[in-house]
Amino acid sequence: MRGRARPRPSPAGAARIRDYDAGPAGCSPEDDSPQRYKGTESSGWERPGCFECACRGADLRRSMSDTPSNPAPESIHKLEAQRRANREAAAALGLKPYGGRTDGIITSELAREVYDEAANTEFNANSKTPGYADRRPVVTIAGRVVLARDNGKLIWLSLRDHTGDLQVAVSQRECDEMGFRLAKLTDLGDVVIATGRVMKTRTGEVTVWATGLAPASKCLVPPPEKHAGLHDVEIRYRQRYVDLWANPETLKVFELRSRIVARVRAFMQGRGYLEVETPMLQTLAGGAAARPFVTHMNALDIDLFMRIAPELYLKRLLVGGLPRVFEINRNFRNEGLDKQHNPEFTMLEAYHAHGDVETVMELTESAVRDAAKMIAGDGPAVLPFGDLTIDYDRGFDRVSYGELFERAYGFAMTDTARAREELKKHHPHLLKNNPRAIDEMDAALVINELFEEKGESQLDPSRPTFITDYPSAISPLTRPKPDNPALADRADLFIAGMEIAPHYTELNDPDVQEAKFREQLKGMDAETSAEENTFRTFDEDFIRALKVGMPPAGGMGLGIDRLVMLLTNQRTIRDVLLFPMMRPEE
RNA sequence: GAGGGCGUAGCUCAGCUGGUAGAGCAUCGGCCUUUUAAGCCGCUGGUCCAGGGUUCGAAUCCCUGCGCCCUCACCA
Repeated sequence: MRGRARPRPSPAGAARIRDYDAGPAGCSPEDDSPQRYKGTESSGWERPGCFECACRGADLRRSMSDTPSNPAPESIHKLEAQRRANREAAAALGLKPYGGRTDGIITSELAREVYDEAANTEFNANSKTPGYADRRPVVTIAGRVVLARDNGKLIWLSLRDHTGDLQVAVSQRECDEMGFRLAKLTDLGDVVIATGRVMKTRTGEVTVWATGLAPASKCLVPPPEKHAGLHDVEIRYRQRYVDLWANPETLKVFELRSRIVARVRAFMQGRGYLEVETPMLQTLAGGAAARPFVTHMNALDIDLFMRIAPELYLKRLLVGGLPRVFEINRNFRNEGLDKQHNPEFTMLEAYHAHGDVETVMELTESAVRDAAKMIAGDGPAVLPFGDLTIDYDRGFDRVSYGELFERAYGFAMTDTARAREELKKHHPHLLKNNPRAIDEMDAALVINELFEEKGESQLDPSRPTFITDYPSAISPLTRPKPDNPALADRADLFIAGMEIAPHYTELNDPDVQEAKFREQLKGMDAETSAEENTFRTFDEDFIRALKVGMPPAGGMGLGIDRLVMLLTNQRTIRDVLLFPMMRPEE
């Protein structure tokens, strides 16, 4: 009996732990022998409570019910039935198939690190000597069984946790009887806890030579093929819980995502920006032109919109006197799905009072470079993205909207007559309903139609580039350039052909802003459906806020999902979202 | 929205111009105390996405539907 129950928050919990600690692989920190290794707080995964508290909540309570009830046998797949039978067999031995709290578990990575060559050599030389004291370290690890080789009286298991795989040997001679019998009943995919000495096999593989093996959870579903892994992208997205353990590189991407977000957040805070949270449920969905999701609030009996951008609220904060603010959170846009778009996506928006477009361009460039450096580690911040190699160290390029236009079409964008002719040539479908449509279109929209067709593709995708000097007419929240009001103080960062971040010198004159809003609404009435117009409402409170006085400001929005795609070399947004939007099953 | 591709055992995938549905891994039974995708022997396993059609005969050809992927279009 190695453990005694420690005081627990709940009596029921204490009883369970006592039961468990009496089990074969039970472990309790109090009886640590000198060479016993416990976890250190070396990474985010090891923070207090992270690993352990997951065992303490309601889920545990639910899973602790000792005799699971089986569904109707005819509805169960044969492979699942066999696994259920193994679970019952383990329960019949007195083991708890769904385990319980276990303290002192360390990662497979750490277990590998504490391997002691000297102690192992000494053991191999002296193990037959009477009174010899084994100095090889004792560890407890937990993980999914991803490989199993049953040699009869010796069973090799590979346990996988979030840090990697580690081999466990369960021998009839040295493991306790319950542990050995459990090993015989273990299916691939089960979560087990192994305790034993860390040694090296003849072939040099670090291995935990088990003295105890305990169940932690049963995998009733046959796991993916052990070598090929899970390839079916649909199952990977729909059942991310399988993907994450069956394909370690998936977990890697999401660990990196978390580190990138944390890094960007720390960078912003380091620059003096205050992180805030503004409403996601809004009575008017403003700050961008996109179709919002509509929902309904019962208590007030009003329709609400999921936000499409936090912009108008963040600007209200500048009015209130907050000098620099940012928010990293979800936006929702009721639009299509593709490799770069998910209906909910994460955006960093930041506003800098008394700054301008240049202020926030520098901010974005530095933040992106900083994150890239973290990913690159010691080397230069040069990262692959598909076939491209992107250098984040060198200064980002700049090219004006007008120059790209000219590069693409061979004439200046000020030649609007020629632009109309060009658009008629390329887009006859625009004339289908109204032969004069293009002649009636606003000149700036004509130019922008053409620009979006071919302008961005003039860029070198491997060079992060700011496109500057957008036309004012397509930038309603942006201040026009003082020396040329037809152009706006706006710059968009493009990397690898993706729009990563727009930057603006924000409009802060309430009268100009109001006029632009009205103009925009007018334009919408002409060519958008009634349904779409329902959400293009005039935000009077925002104008009122500007009347109170907003300092001049620079603002930017950085697409976090796309940044993560770039830095982790994932070609589709779905590979950087844990649970991408999928059509419901059935 | 248009075009293309894919959907076969739990998983990864073959299956040719139409002729009894296959492999590897997993599972199941047997042997094995230093294996490395363990090995050896034996066995199982299918709504070929769904529905309809052509045909003596359909996983295969045709039509419709569903799902996923890709390209394009739409999208401040």
